[in-house]
Amino acid sequence: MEAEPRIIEKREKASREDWLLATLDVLRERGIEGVKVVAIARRLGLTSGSFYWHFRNLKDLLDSVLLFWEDALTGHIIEDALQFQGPPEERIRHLMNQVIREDASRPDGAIAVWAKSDTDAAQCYRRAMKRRFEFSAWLFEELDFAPPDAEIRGRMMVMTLMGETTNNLHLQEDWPDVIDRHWRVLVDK
Amino acid sequence: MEAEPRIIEKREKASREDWLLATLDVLRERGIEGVKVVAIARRLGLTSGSFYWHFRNLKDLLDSVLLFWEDALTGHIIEDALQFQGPPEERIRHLMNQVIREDASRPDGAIAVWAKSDTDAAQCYRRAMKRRFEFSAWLFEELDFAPPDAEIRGRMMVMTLMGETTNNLHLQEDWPDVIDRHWRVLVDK
DNA sequence: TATTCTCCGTAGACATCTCTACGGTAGGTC
DNA sequence: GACCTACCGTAGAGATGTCTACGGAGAATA
Repeated sequence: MEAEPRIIEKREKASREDWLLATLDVLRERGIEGVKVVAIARRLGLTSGSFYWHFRNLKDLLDSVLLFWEDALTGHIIEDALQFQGPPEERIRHLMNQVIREDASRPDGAIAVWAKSDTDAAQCYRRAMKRRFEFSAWLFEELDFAPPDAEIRGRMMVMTLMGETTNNLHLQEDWPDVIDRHWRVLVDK
Repeated sequence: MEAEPRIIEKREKASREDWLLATLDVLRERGIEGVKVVAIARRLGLTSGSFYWHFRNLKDLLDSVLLFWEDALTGHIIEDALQFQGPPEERIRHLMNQVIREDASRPDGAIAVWAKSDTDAAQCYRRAMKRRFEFSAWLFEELDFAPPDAEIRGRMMVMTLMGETTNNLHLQEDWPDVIDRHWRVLVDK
């Protein structure tokens, strides 16, 4: 049984970014094949006529979505962690909590599936994952784990967070506790 | 740029199970919204006329896919681990390798996305995850981890494997080494 | 040989989706 | 007040998808 496609919002003028954010929602909930102009328009309370004012076509939108995901949604987690003031293990915990806190808007799972049948998405996905792995390894090196160990612990943190995101951990009321216990295993020497 | 939808196989009579397996492939590669009668038929070298002999409609097929995934693809990993003869930590390693070895046919990521917009898929997904968590916790209890610790390590193993599956680890030539290093962190006291 | 069962193709009604063409409206500008 | 810009709706062509109706082929059976 399919869930209802969400209430239509009040009719207002939408910017290109409004369309982009609405697309991220649809992408997260229905997957790439569910990203249809009419579906996004319905969510915004608009019609396809508006869409084609902001975007050349559907591919134009999808390209923008990929770039936005890679730059903003991956990058700002890293920048946030870099600006964190405190001991290395607390920075890791901060990052893990940050990811889950944003879970509701992360389309990572849908993009991973998308990458299985689209070469552009696959390239973007690989770049983003490489960046995550390298940064995560660095985080654990700062904790004085030797490079090979830091690398696998960083990778395991990324995978655990992706798994929990896919799993909708943020809907579980005790998610901070779950994250805390993941964290303890990862930073334990 | 979308990848080509795969070469059509030789025309032959197909069983209900053939349709089911082909559907799993499409589901894994394109997501639930990409599961279309014509798309699966094209993959089998058949037409929709054949489909409606085996299934009442598309929902009939999707229900079967969910059951098959939950029973066969989740259950047989567990049964395989239960029959494993050897020390507890080797059983865990065996299971982890088994999951990645079957990566190419696992639609877990697509089903997780599916579960975000479909209540039937969500129920099935939750049942399967519960079963995985409980079994994985038991695996680590057998390794003499205290229940709360065994629980989080089991959960982390499931999440790591789901992440690596989503990430197509099996396409990486050094995947046994990656799994081995994950394993070492998880079973380390 | 005649019949039956199993499986499949084709044609077509109907729905949904992409994209173009074009007309309309509201707010700011000269 | 006339004009312009930004944004949106509608109508419709063409593609794609679901599902029904029906007819046909091949293997098994009588």
